[in-house]
Amino acid sequence: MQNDWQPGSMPTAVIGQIHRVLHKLVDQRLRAEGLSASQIPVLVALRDGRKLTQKELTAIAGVEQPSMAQLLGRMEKDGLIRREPDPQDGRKSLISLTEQALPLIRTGRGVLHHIDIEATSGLSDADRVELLRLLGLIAQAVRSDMLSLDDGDAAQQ
Amino acid sequence: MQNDWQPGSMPTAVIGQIHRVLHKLVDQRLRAEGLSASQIPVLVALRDGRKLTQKELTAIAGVEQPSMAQLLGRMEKDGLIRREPDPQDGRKSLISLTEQALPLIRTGRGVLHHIDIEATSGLSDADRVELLRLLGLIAQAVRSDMLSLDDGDAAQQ
DNA sequence: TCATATATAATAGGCTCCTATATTAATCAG
DNA sequence: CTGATTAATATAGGAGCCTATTATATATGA
Repeated sequence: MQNDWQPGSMPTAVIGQIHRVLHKLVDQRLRAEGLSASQIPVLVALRDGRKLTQKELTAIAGVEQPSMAQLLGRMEKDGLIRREPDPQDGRKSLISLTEQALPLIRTGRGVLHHIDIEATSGLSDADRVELLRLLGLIAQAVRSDMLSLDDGDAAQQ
Repeated sequence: MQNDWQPGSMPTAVIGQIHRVLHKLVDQRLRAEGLSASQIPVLVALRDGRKLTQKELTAIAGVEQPSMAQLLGRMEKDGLIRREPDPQDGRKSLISLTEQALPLIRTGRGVLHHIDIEATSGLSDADRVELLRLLGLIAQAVRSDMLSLDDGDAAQQ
């Protein structure tokens, strides 16, 4: 009974499947350039010599604080970013890009943009707009689901 | 220049964002039942006393072989599955569910179905159909991108 | 002022995925 | 029948995400 297990008809399952294939493709292309997908938001956020705290980068990337701490640890080890203590507040450190990281911003954005074009090559302009609208509705519903479970911590975002 | 960094207008980026929030929500709900998201396809595939090889489960779940090996290792440790040598072929082992895992199939499917309903609560039936069509187009494009890079190994799927 | 509360970051530990490589069993060629 | 190839699984190691906890610095309040 209940043999109607068809993940192909569940939008959330399909999104997960596409995400995995997409992520694999993105990682392959970025790895060839010495980058990884999670680094791109950090590189972009720190463009033009910007100095941000870990907390700010955490919010931008939309991950939890320890995830960002680990990512920054790897990026520092790879010589992509630098941390300096904030003279105003001893708890913070200000994060900025190294010279080495500068050319990678364009590269990374280019790869992502290119893959986005490829992935949506079968869609018309109207299709793209419609897709973004539908995904937006789902994002909204899921976010409100999450908030109703949280202890108010995320309610500030 | 090129300050038009708007991940919100890139379908692939939006899919990634939704996936992460969705995955977090699914994991929270499943963890309360002693389950995790990656286990569901395995539980469902092994329903009704089915015995499958690791390779078959790998294809069903759509992950790489070492990922499935690790998952099965954890599930075996947790007493959810059992491995027995295939008498026909010494390389294979046949995997099946334990008694303990049986009631979890319904639970897991229920959680996923419930979240899918919640996530798409803002969509009309027509919206859902349209969303699946658009996601299908993307899946197709991405898959063909992947295949053109592979060494023919995945061409059999 | 001093104790408590809050904010930021680091650490510990686990899951899920990946690539690359090793192991073992079966098959196939000569 | 034996050596080479193929097939199934296991192992090693790393990225990236999470929750939970700890360490440290700042702010707050009696």
